[in-house]
Amino acid sequence: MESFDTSERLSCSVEITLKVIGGRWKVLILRELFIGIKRFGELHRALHGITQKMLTQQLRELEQDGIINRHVYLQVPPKVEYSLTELGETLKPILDAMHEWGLMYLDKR
Amino acid sequence: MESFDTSERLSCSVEITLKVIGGRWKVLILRELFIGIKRFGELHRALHGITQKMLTQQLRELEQDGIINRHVYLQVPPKVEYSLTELGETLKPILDAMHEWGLMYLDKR
DNA sequence: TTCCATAGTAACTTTTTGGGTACTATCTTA
DNA sequence: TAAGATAGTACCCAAAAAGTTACTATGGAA
Repeated sequence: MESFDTSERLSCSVEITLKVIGGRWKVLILRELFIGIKRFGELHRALHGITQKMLTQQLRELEQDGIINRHVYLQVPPKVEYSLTELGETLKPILDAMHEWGLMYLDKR
Repeated sequence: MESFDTSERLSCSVEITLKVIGGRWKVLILRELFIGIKRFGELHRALHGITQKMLTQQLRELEQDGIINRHVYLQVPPKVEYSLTELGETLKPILDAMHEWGLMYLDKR
């Protein structure tokens, strides 16, 4: 039983993951993108209550963290598609586990 | 391949998990408690930089969420021990997965 | 009789995060 | 020639999270 070790460095790696998926909207955005490629407007409509500013901001952060791709079509009106990178796909087991745990937690309380 | 479903409710369960383990100090506190039972002062010394107020606050939240136990010994000077509950122990796979992912992420960038 | 140790609390300030409103560019369609 | 659609940006404000400093109680040891 190693894993989730005691050293400072290792503990920080949990925090890194938390930083990448944390925040008000990121897991919701990721959920949409796990379904498939989405345009900006589709995401905007899917995430009830998010403002354009917040959506843009969260998408930029996910892009900078290498979790999603941003594909701009040079046309008017603009068309921008977002999708998961390979790295982004690797978050699935974690999000699944968190999903399961959340359900179990709700059930127990 | 179900899991990490698309419905609003299910997505929220990921957010619930995030709420329980999120924040500046909780995963660090949990790491210490996965090692074993710890007194308040031990946690305070182990978590470099945390203030007493923040430690108390985070411990109270974890306790209210059913993740940790607080055992008060009626003696002076006071002695209070913190430990994981059964529910708290079930977070291990998630924290392990986040730990692994964080390491992999650091490696790839 | 004063000091020390432990596990806190109270009141306040700073930092971070999130949100609201208004505005932009450009091609197409009516 | 004016309106509509898309994917944003700029600027400002509110709320939440985190941090700082000072303070408390109590029994035992020096």
